[in-house]
Amino acid sequence: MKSPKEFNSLSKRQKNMLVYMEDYVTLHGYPPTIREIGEATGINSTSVVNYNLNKLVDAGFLERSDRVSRGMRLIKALPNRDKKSASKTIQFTEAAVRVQLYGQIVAGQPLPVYNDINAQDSIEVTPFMLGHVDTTDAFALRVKGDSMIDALIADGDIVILRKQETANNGDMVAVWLPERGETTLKYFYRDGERIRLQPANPQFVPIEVSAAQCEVQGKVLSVIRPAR
Amino acid sequence: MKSPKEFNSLSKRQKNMLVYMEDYVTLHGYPPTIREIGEATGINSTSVVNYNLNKLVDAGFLERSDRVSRGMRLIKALPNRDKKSASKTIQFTEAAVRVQLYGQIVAGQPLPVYNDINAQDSIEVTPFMLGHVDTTDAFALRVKGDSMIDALIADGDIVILRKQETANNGDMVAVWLPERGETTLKYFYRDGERIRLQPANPQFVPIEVSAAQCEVQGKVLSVIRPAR
DNA sequence: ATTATAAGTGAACATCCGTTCGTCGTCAAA
DNA sequence: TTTGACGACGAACGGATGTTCACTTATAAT
Repeated sequence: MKSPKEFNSLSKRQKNMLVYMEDYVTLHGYPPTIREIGEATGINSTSVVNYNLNKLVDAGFLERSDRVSRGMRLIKALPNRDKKSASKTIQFTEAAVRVQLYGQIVAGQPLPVYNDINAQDSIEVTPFMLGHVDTTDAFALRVKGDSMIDALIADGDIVILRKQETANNGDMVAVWLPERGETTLKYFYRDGERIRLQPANPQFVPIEVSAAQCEVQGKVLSVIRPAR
Repeated sequence: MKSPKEFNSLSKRQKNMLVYMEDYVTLHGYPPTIREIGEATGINSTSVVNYNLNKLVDAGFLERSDRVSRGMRLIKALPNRDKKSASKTIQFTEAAVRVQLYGQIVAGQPLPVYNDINAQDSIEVTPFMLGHVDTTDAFALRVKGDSMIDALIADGDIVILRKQETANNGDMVAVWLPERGETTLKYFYRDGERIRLQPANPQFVPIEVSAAQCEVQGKVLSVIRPAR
């Protein structure tokens, strides 16, 4: 990321691209493709559009998602444009979900099971934080201690999980490692019979275990670090 | 059969799809793909997603563009969902708060100020996450990149802040460090004229700066790592 | 029970679309 | 003149993505 620039310091092409993108999003509700941008601004090559899009990222006007169709969004207002109809924010008023807050997650033992807790503690969350999946078996745990720090989870954080015993690649899961006698939160990647458990913090090294030595206890839906 | 319907007459899947789409757009700035919708809502076949998307078009909630990736947009706000919606969902005991979601935090520049961003996105949070303080000037930022990793904050996390220029000992604050030309999130401790900025991750060392070289931009109320 | 309709599945397909690479022209600095 | 940075071109590649179809399952009406 380089230094942000002013709109006027951009090339004519780049200005046109920005304006076109803003109009396109307003009109369609989703961003244009590289080829559409090129067509609209008189650029014959997709790579040139790509090149200038990256320039706009450097200039601080744009954010892109790698290898994602239409994966871009404007992050800075353009000057001198009346966007009267721009903010068509559609607000869903969602119902809250009350999630049971079970005890603590500690490194030295598996997750608690459902019925062994009578703690009536619960917190309210929005469906946004549950990933919009079926939430009937979601629950929450408060993290005690710094043992999850390699998962970027601190003491006092609240982890919202869904009980399940399998996982897909890329899921963050709570796993019980019988060999080590500890519970941990890691990203899950299966490679045949080996399972790689990748910490969220890239400064830590992954753990590799056999499938038999890796009991998935739940999938992490989200993490909350509450106001203190 | 193409008559507009009420939100509650939709199937559970279709409701989940709608809500997922809205949050996805809020988070990414562009709509999801058919496959992403399926993954998020537990639908194994793209054709079923396609099928239900067309149902949502018939019901008047959605517009689609033929053969266009991510070619969809929400065109109808949802009425309040009432409490007879089954499952565990309940009404908020306190009012939900809709917090503006401004652009992004980047290490290389100060927090954006209110009026230089066209903020049209917002997320719903519970008062629990705002620390039950006055929420009129709370706002949210999406974290881009791993530059906040020493604050235990990852790429994609959402930070909820309150605009303020002072801080008390122990607060987590967003500070602009003019000497370094970067914004960072740290715990704030004042020691006379020196200010110690302590990372949330104890493995990182604190920064010490003079009060003049430390511009507090806001206090961090909470951090959300949304479901992905 | 039978039938009709809606909903879901899994696979195949064609195309869309972002990425990459070698090449070229321009312009300013050395 | 040479060099290098910048902008641009066009083609090719491969993965992403919407569409379609034959088939199955679930639900409800007759």
